[in-house]
Amino acid sequence: MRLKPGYYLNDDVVGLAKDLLGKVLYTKIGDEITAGVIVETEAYFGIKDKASHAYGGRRTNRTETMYGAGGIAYVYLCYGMHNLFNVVTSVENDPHAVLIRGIEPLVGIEIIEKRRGMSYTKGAISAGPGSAAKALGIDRAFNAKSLSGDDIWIEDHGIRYNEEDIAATPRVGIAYAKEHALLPWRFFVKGNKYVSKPNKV
DNA sequence: AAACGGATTGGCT
DNA sequence: GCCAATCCGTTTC
Repeated sequence: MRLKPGYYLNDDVVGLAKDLLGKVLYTKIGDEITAGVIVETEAYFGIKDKASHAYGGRRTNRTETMYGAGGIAYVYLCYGMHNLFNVVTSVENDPHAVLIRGIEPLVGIEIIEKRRGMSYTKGAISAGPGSAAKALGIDRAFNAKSLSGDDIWIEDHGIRYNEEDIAATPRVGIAYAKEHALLPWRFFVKGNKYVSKPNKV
């Protein structure tokens, strides 16, 4: 069953990042439907988070998407070549977001393999935020799209993880965020093959 | 108008 | 495990 629009309005972005583990992210591009189980996320805590693009209330054409009401996609280009997909959460003008860093392929495996040029048996096919987005065909055309529409959405398939199967560690690649770099706001399913490389606890 | 740097990946050792 | 590739958005002149 599909997550309801109200799910994304929760202002506890760290709790949501953890809760999104096990949910299933779908995309539909033309007549190609693909989906994967979310196995790795990171929380970005709005204007108070030095690692967030919206730190200090920064509003630019790029970050404007994050200021929208929760339940839309925020896609941006990193290092000039990778599309990174975030779920915007909380209410309007509260720019929280959850970065999806890893998915386990579930639907449309052949399409995912074609997009990535490798077999789904390799964890690298969809581990890491750039790879996960590419596996599902997500690019900047998805920026600001509703997660309650027919292009991209998230379903709850009843997958639940025990507390001891979820790891919480510092986030990746944000050393510049100083003291906020150490907050344990990265969550992933322990032992899952589709978790990105820094997978030590 | 131009320079700077990044929420990374993947190919090579 | 290490390190080069790559280019847009932001900042600065």
